[in-house]
Amino acid sequence: MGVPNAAIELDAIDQRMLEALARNARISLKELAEVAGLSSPSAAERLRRLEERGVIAAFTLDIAPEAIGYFLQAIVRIRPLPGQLHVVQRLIQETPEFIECDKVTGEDCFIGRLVVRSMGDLDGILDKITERAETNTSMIKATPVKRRLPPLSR
Amino acid sequence: MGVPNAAIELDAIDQRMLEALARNARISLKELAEVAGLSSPSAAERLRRLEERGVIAAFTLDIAPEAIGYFLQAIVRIRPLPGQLHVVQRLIQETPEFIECDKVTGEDCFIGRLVVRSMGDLDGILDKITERAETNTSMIKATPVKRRLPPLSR
DNA sequence: GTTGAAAGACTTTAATT
DNA sequence: AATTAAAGTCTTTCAAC
Repeated sequence: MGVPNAAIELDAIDQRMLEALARNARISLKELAEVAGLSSPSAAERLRRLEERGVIAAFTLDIAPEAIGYFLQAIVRIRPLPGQLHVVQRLIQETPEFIECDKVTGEDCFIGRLVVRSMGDLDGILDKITERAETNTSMIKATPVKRRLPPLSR
Repeated sequence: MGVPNAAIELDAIDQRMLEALARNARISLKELAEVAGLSSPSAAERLRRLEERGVIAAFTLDIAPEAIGYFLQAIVRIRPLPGQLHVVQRLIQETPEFIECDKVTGEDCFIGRLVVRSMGDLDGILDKITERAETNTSMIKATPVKRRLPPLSR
């Protein structure tokens, strides 16, 4: 079921390939092979195995939210009222401005990230949630660490 | 200075292309053209312009942290002690287990996400931060919303 | 698990609408 | 902005180590 219950070891070549793909997932196999110090067929085979072993979850796209009008981002902590957990979870999932949400231990139950075009839009979204949960909202002012890979070796 | 201060409009073709790339950033131009209902050269030109206009920030890689031994993820809220803001920010940036960190309004100053192999590792990382900040840690139990694109049309 | 060589597939250019 | 056709480049297969 999914990922085996033991850490996969990545050698130096795997690490270089993953770092190159994290910088640009659309780089050609030829470039990837150069980075890795391998021939193209070997690089293709390595890549196939990294996917097969479940190390690579996805090749994906980062868009710039502000380029398409989402000038504000917020992190919202959400503590559903008794009996409202599932309804709140569904509400979050069905609100497309939530671009990420985790279920966590502790006082808060959910911690979500959302993008909005205006404070008015944020207010509208939070009003709906506040009917069924306590919320605590922090506006994002800066991002000192942009999404990055975890350490690939111990 | 990066992105223009006005929202770029995305037509239906741009939207289909971005959705396809979010599902698989390594899809070929040929497939992308099929999704978009265009010829390959047109799809290539559209893609070039989406990058040029700053809508596409990056093509990137999602790895599965648990596949390489990071079985635990946490969200940590961090409130530096007076005078310690910059030191704390640097500490976070230099701790590679922090795979993401935002600077926010409100009581907390930073909200970070980190991956660890064990509770012992988490304890070691938090001990260092706790010398200079109050922290509040929530372990991630589930992820009801995996990173996804914001709405691409209004 | 890797390589080099060849066949096949994709991408890019350029002329055109 | 889009298309087709052709040239160029990359990817994949396969025999060999």
